Amino acid sequence: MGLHFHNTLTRRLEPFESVEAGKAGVYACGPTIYGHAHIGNFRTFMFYDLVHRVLEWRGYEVRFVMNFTDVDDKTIRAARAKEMTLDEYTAPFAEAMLGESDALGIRRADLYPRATVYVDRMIDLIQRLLDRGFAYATDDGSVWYDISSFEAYGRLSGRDLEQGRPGERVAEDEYAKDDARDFALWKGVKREDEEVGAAWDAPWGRGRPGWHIECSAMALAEIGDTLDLHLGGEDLIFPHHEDEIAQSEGATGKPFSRVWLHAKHLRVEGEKMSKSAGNFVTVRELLDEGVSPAALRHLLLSAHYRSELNFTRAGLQASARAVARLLDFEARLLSHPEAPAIGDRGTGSGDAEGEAGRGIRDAADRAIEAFTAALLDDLNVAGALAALFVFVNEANRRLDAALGDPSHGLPADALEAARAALGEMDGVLGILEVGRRSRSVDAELSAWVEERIRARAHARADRDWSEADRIRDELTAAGVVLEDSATGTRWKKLSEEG
RNA sequence: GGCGCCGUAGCCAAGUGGUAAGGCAGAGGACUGCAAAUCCUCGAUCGUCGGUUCGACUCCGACCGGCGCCUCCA
Repeated sequence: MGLHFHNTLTRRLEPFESVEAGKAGVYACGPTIYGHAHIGNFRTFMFYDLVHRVLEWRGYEVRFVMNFTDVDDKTIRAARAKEMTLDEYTAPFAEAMLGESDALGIRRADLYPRATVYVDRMIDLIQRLLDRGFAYATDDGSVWYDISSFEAYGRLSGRDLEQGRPGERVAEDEYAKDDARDFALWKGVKREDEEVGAAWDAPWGRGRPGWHIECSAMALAEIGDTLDLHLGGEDLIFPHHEDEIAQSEGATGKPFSRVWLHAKHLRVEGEKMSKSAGNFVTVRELLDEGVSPAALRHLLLSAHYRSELNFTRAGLQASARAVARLLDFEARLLSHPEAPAIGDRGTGSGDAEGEAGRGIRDAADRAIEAFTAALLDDLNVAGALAALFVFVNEANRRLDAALGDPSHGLPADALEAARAALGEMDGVLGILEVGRRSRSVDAELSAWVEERIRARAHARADRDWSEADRIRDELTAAGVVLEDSATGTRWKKLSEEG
């Protein structure tokens, strides 16, 4: 089975077929940079990362674009409050978000367009919509999209226009649009906009772009008339993405995106996250308080993207333990002594090493098979993680068995197969990739630890247990944990996990 | 009111019309000088009630409970 996605547009599982074979143009709705991104934003960004990595893993040449919304009501309001220009105010938040993404191992997009840089494209797009009869201007210099002109309006979100309840919010509507449900393509200038530099000249009057047109303009400009995938949080289905479709297709006459994927929202300790509830968590805060980035990554990845994810401290702790298990396994696999490859010793049938080698290699093959099947099926990460952990267990068992053998070694090619499988799986999950950073040490510490371990080995050889334990305590105090085994002593640096 | 989602062991979380992956936590055991790591053993009949079926947790219905969207919130 090839790669399949649950397309919001059709509400069905569909095989993924990009416009151009082997290539994938992806547009992901990024954050509005008026503050630090919160854990919920990152649940969505982690989902983007999974899509990104899976496509690359499957061999697609990916063009991944994620925008930053830097001009809208919130950024303008916040910039005014600080008496800064829009750019002065928003730029640091974009930088911060990228830094946090890096910490969590989220792959960089190929491009991060910012709305203010694409205003010319937005104006062009609006002009085309006016020319083609999808939009109309009003006296205040605003331009509106006439949703009655776009037949497919409502298809993405599954709503029937006739069943809407026009009128309900008209009273609070300060604009002169024809229909309460028409949305702004361009907002006539206001003094507040000018104060922060959020105003541009357009043929129909000075003003600023509406939110929805920003994404249409950037996506069409940077990917093309038809995207292969458009990603976002579930809250964007309506009206944001519905409006993007209306605008883009109104202007180009072509399908805007083949597939739409939406991530469900995250909850915090079982509650909806909100500032008023006092459970508003930013990744910045979590990282500052020493939470393990790999644990955070594991937790954000642990549930299917179309399921609600509950972010809890207990869950973070559990994820930290799971990550530690993976890191310990990797260290063990890398340090395990090698014996001659199965292929170098004749048939090998009946010999213990050969059998252990075949066992671990078969386990690696089964793991990759199950892992792949899970991810190709609409990104079932939980299933993929299960395949990985089954592999960890099976491989650990083989490694244990090898220790009972005089040579302790496993065939080099079998170990290589196991390492390759682990590497392939983590290339998609990125958990070890991030976790290793927390365990990395400098040469100085490393040399000291190695010296201490040698001293302890001598003490142990002399059966001087109190000295051996004293040295181990010394290392523990430095955050170093030892693991004795028949093949020597491994050590690891513990980070604040959880 | 409209549209839609969810309810699987203490917690997190997959999944299939034929008797339930995985992670964390817990108990016991093996290994270890002691640890650490690892391994082994132990736990759920899948919200409730009906229906369809040879057989349902998986299909249908009702109900109970939780939740999302319905104009700018990932």
